[in-house]
Amino acid sequence: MLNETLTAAPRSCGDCPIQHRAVCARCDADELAQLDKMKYYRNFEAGQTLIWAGDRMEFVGSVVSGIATLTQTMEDGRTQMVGLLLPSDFVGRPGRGVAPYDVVATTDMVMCCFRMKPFEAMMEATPHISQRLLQMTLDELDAAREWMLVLGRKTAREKIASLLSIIARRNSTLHLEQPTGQIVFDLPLTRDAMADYLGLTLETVSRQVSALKRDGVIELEGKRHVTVPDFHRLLAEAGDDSDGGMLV
Amino acid sequence: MLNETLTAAPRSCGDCPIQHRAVCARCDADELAQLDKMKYYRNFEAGQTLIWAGDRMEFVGSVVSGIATLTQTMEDGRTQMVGLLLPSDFVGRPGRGVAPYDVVATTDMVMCCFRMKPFEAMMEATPHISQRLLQMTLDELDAAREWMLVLGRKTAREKIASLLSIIARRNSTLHLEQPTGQIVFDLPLTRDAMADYLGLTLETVSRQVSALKRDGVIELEGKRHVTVPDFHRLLAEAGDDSDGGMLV
DNA sequence: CCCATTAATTGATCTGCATCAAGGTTCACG
DNA sequence: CGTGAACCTTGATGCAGATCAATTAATGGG
Repeated sequence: MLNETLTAAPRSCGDCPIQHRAVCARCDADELAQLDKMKYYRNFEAGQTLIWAGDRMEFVGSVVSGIATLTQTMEDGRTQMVGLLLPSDFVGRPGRGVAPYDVVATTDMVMCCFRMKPFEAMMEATPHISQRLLQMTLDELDAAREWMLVLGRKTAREKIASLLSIIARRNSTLHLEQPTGQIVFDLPLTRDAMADYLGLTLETVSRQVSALKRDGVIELEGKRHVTVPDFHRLLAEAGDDSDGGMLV
Repeated sequence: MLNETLTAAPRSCGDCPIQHRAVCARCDADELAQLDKMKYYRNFEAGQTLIWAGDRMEFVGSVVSGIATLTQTMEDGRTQMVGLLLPSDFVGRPGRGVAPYDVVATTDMVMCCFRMKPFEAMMEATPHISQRLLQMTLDELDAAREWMLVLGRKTAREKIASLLSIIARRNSTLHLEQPTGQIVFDLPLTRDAMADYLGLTLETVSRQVSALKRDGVIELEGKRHVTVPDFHRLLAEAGDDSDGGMLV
């Protein structure tokens, strides 16, 4: 399956590739029209920082296409990724003035942005939006808790396998398939970003990726293109429950 | 300050110690009356498991008094705490049939439980509840992300200092004070639970607590009673920003 | 009051990952 | 085509924290 990434903003909400999964998913035509008045599209280039931690937040919004990361930094420079934002994910928090994390584009991106004030006002008035946002936030909280187990208790090899299976899973749910048997995808992250995600160094990431390749758990073509011949094997390497009970 | 824990259910919502912070915080008298019909109080003893991962969820609810933990377990027995539930925190997810984590009481507890079905129905109809729950969930997500930094990037000593400062902070916000200068509190967790929280072993926890005591960062009376002579020193040990910018 | 049980401390040793260091690949651009 | 920059891999070594093991408080029940 080819990666026909959307590089331009959709013409209207009806054309929007994330219309069924974004914050606006439960909105009716009327509500979409209201949102339309406070929204604007923005493009970002790979590597660009959308928002700096500590900055005043000017908008909230949805990732339409592309990928971004949420990262926390300590004074001495140590960093930890705390969120991976894929299409349909929501950025920003209504009612918060200052961004707590850096948001960085790892690929070219399109965002659907809403001006803060009117969006907040609409949230008060329109249950559909806060209800949908609640669902999405609860899902994110689940993901964060899964991630905490990975960070706190898994070995480097298990961490890598976990990350790969998460990406594989997200990719296939995006394409509405069950992840079984052989899976193929492109890594959206550099080794360095993977290390940031998993609380490792990039050297360890590189070594463990090589080890998984050597052991036949994955196949690599170039540095980014991954083939997983047996998804259950990968899950087992991740230390996850053998019968891959889908949570999402 | 003494720990006058509530050991019995409040007589009515007006007496409820968490009325201003719980899911129901924004509800008016009418809505409280509605909630009253679907709620019941339950007591749990220290050590008791409220909910087993994989079990059918029968209720959602609020912690009225006492403390519980949310824990994830791997097949081989490794465990990671993924949530620490204090008074006013919400347990369970509307619309979810099966519990994803173990919920265990670490002290005697009182919970204000709502039957699932009617609560879900009310959430659909009453924006106040889902709006409040959204706020609370966003706060929890922030806490989870802070926690991810701790798990992924901090040293054992920093982890312990971080946990102590989190508890100190929560304790003092509960008593509506600014955490400054000297702070005194009781640890609500065993060394083992602390290890589970921080992704360490209990031996390492014990050693690092002793080290912080030896270095005068904390004073101990017994195993649980902690005095922090200088809160900023503790924050510095935690690797946190020196000017303790309050997020909560 | 004593004994059993659970929680915590402390020590000795081992190991997984970090750290330091040196190439190797890929790709854009002059 | 050659050069630099970004990214990745691999090797050698060191150390923080895990593991294994023994001892010492606390706690509660008969």
